[in-house]
Amino acid sequence: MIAEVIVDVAAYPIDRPFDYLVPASMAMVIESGSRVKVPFGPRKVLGYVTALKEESDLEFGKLKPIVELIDLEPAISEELLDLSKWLATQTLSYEIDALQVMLPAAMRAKYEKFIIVNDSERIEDLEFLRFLAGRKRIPLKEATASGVLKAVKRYVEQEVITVDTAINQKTAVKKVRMIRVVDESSLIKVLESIQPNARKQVELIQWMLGRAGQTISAKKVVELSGIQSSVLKIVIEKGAAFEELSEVYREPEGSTLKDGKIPQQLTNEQQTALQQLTISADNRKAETFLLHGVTGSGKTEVYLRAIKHVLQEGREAIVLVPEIALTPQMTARFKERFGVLVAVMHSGLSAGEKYDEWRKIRRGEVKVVVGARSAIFAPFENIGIIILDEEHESTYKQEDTPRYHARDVAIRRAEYYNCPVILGSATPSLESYARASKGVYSLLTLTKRAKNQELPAVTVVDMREELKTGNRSMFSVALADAVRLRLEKGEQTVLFLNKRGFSSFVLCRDCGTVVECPNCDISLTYHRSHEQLKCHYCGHEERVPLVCPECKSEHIRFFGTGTQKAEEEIAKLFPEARVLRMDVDTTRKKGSHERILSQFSEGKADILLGTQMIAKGLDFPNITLVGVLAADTTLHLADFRAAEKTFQLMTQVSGRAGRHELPGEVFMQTYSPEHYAIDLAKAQHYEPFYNLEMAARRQYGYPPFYFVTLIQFTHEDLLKVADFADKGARFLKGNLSPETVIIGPTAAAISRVNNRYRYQCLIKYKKEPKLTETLQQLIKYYRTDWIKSGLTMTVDIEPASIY
DNA sequence: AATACGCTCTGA
DNA sequence: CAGAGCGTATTT
Repeated sequence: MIAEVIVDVAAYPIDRPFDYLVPASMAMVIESGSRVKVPFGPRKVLGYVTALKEESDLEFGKLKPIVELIDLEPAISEELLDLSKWLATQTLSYEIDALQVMLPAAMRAKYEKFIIVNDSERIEDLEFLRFLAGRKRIPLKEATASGVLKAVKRYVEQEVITVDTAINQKTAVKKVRMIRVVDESSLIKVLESIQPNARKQVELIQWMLGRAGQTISAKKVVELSGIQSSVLKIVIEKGAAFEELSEVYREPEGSTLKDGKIPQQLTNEQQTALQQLTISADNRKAETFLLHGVTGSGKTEVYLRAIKHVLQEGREAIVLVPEIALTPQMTARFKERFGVLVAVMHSGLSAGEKYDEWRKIRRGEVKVVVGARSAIFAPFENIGIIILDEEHESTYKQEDTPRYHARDVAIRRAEYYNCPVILGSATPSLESYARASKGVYSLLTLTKRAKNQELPAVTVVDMREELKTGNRSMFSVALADAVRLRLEKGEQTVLFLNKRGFSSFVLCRDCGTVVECPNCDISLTYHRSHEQLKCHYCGHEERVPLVCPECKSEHIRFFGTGTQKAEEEIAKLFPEARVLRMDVDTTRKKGSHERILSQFSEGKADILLGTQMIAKGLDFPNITLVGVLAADTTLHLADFRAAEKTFQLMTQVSGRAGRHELPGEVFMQTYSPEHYAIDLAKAQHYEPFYNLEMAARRQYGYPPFYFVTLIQFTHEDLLKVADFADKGARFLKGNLSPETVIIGPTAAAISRVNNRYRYQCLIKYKKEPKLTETLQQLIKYYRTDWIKSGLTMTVDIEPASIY
């Protein structure tokens, strides 16, 4: 038997299956999707079996046998294997990347080289013998550290030793030591054999007598009996118990947050939506729904009931949530409803925890997975519904290879399982809403809030007017008054600072110099906590300079308004207020996200100040005021989605206020109050916004009227990158249809990152059947040569942003 | 991507 | 002529 194997080497010429002989011992067990260890050139690598066949086109002598079969059960199902091929073609990525992205990171290979001693008698080098110390298998790392590499090389040539590659998973199955106590009569025998002065041993056996025949973890034995593990070891040697290893799942820290929501009576709108979903699910139709519901309209309740319905039919459910919305509050709601049937996958879990959740899914021990983007690859085999909450979120698009969109994968998997996909949002992406309008997706609408509350009253504050009246603070008079009122009433305030492009930088007031990153073409961000400047692109850090690096002036200070600065201003304006800050700096540690939220929910703070991450999912009854400190920071980005993003963000943030009994109020501070994205977000007027934005997109030829594909080139040398980009663009112009528009090449908005210059090309097309083929050709003709000269080229089909 | 191999250059 | 340093061919 012959196996076609995709090997764990991400390189263009290797991106195809290689044939291997299947040893007879594996023939009965090996399947497509199995992971194997194979020789590849002079080394050994991990590979994925993608097909099995009887004949190879290669001459027999060229075939090598598979060294080892790694999984008894294939890691990748037939469905996912097929999906990976589709994914690789769609996103123009390597098949190996498409395969690996579907598995938890813990299952990726870790390579370690070992020295294997074959014939120790032929070794005469005294230093090397001392290094070996009689061992037969030594990590090569140790040889490098001890400086005996020369001897290693010599003895490898003499075939006295060999160097072999071990392939390990990054994280293994977790096992605990279990103690199985023997039966009573045997225990008594052991007891009799013990010297009476061994008091602790006697005590332990007596404790065991009450638990004869039971299996208890070693940890528990020590804990419950109060006797040290060293004594336990002796008693085991004497025959009082057996030791065995037992597989366990790692327990991610349980959520302490209670959802506390009683599944209320559905509104008529919710009922109608649910009905359409269940009918579609029952009819086994691969139908995509767009569930458009205003903030607080109870979309989650619809999801929960639809899931319940498919679970009753014995099918499974995948729920995708943007990472930042994957709050304890959100997951608690699913856990409360479906209990142990839920697996949660988010970035807060350790690699081992993710691996364990994956195994629970694989083994069918759970039926619902709630997770971020990559959970779309959950290894279920009978999916009944797939849900993408907040479908407009750009986090559903993966930034690096394979650059897939979870929505596309969801629809593809749904076609396989003939099940519905629900795209839910208060502010659908223009792409999805356009598709719903054309009837490609079925539109479901929730226009009313679930408890019939009013939408919050929104006031747009013109910050230019504030400036005219001499108020140079971050807080307008109106917002400051509103905050003060909540403090008096004991109600809570959420203050939102849109961080993007708004973090503080250091500027010289004499010569105007802004301190920039030495490696990237971008200003450094000021971090007060360590008095440091950081580059958010390459990680460069430096101390805040005391004098201007250009003119040596001492008048150099930070500008702009980060959350830290905002916190200081709050302290000045409202000294009595208790403030919680939530941003990347305060949530870096595991569980801090949850801690901040639970403190806020318990009323331990009056004001929650934060970035993007507080815009989603936050749902507390006592929040009656939301303040947006600067609404227009996303508006002026060099991206065609700038207005859409601003509208979405403003609508989401406003939605945090007054979701329960108390009415909500929102203040949006902006320098462009007349902009339609801000004006229409005020009353959550989605449709008028949609119409205006669509007109703009039509006029400038952007999605959803045109598709776009972004090609980026980077090189250390500015002239070379411009030259290569130009060649690439000319190739595209020559091979794509004349209707297709190619913009550029131009320098990217951030023209240098990590000392590499960036150029880009934007392809806009309505219909371009030759696109994939042409891009593949471009890669084929140029990639190998370009890589040699240090150029990288990336292709991003339908990118989330274009800067 | 990682390795081996073969070429040139350097300092004896 | 060993040994580094670098470009190139190869991987089933």
